[in-house]
Amino acid sequence: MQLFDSVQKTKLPFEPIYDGKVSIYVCGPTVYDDAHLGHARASLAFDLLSRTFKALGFQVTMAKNFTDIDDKIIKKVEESGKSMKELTSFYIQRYLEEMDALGIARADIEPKATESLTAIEQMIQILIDKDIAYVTSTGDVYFDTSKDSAYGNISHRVADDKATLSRVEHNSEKRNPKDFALWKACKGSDDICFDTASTTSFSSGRPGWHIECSAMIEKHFKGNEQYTIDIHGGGADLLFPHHENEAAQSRCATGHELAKYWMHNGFVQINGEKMSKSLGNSFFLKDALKVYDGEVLRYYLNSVYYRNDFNFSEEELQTSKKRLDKLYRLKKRVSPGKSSSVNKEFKKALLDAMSDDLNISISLSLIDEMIATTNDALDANPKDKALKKETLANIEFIDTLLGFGGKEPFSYFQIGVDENLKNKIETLISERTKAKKEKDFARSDTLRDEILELGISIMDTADGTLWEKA
RNA sequence: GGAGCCAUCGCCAAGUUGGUAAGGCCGUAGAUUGCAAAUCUGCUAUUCACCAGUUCGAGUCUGGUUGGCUCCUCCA
Repeated sequence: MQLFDSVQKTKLPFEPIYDGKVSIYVCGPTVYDDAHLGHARASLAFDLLSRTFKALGFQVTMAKNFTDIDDKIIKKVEESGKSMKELTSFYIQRYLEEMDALGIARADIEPKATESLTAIEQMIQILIDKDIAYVTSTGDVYFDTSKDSAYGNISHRVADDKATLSRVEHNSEKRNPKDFALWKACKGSDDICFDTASTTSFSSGRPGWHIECSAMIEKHFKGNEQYTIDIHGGGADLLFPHHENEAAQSRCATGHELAKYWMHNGFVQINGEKMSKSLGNSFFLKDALKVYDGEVLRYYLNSVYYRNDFNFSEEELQTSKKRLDKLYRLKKRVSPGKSSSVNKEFKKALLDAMSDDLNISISLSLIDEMIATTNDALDANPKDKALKKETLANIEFIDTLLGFGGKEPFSYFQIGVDENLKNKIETLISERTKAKKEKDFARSDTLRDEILELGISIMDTADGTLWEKA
């Protein structure tokens, strides 16, 4: 397995901390709003990573956190009048359901910041005890970046310039401009506040954003002398400052590096611009799923190398659907039946492609070639049972590795068609078949037009007339 | 202002020890079909934003130009 490491900025052969095992931690969402396509892409990328490792025989432990305490959440709590718990559990639930619809396997560990406070407090206390963090007069705790000589190693950022400094929040008590909050003390009665005054040397309040990941990783994973986890992932925007700060906290608190490899996925863009809440151009997953099938969305969002930016377009999504359709048409052609075993060369080629830093483009082209070759062979010999069984096995392997192609093919082409419409279509088709038998082609063509108007396309085969949602 | 990434056929997109351009969509010619659809076959970039350089040889390395994006502020 070769992975592109964002820190070393090069592809590296993957060597796990423990033989045969991989530990992955991915930064999950802050749960104060609906997930958009960008969240989906990040989830999808690491789902692909996890599936590839599993297919290669690794034992994978994947963690994805939920940031369920943060300024934006507090703001939303104040606006909505709901409790924080109500609000965050609503969005967590919805997030999980939407990711399910995209065929993303649930993480093995889904830690929440509010459930990790002890670990967070302990890590902050360690940093204070080591004189790496300091408490301000208001009770906030800051990380002193000047105490970490390795600070900057992750993002390779050098000294701050004036323009940068002017953008950073003003706090005269900060010792260095780049110092960041580990803990924010309660300021007013409305603030959501965790009682830590009795157990720590800092006042009650709530954790800063960066500390939760470091603390949760330490809590849930046991690494070796050098590293805590194998892979830390997230969106490209998290590289700095989030991951830089995480790395600094962990390094200083534990004495070893947080992660051996760092992976970052590219953005989903709309009209060439990053999709983000501040730009107001978010395409929410809940809306996308109303219009498109989750499997098609998955195929589409995963069809490009995860590190590249991804410009969303409806036309390209339709192209992806056509490509996926071809796989299902082949599946329909070789169904029903039992699968035998996957073609060894095909399997190896797919694994090789995915082992090259998840080269999905090569994988998809291999699948297209397999489809063409199989269709060709089936044209020459329609009753090749062995080939049909092997093809079924190949498609099962695709589903396991890449997460699509697993549906029953006839139902795949009828997604969104209700019983009523189905009966209507079948009635029209049988009338048309009758007309065809009587060679009344004028009538059969009229009936076909009627069916087309229902948004259904039909195809005559040796086994009768089949139909699909157009 | 500082830092980084990217630029390959009409569209999407592979191509990291430099060796002579994957795949998909679209288009097009044919096979098949009552006609379609689906499927199959053929065709579809002497060329990789531009300029200069290194080299026997560069999309792939170096320098520059132009254009786009991102991070430095919450963000996947």
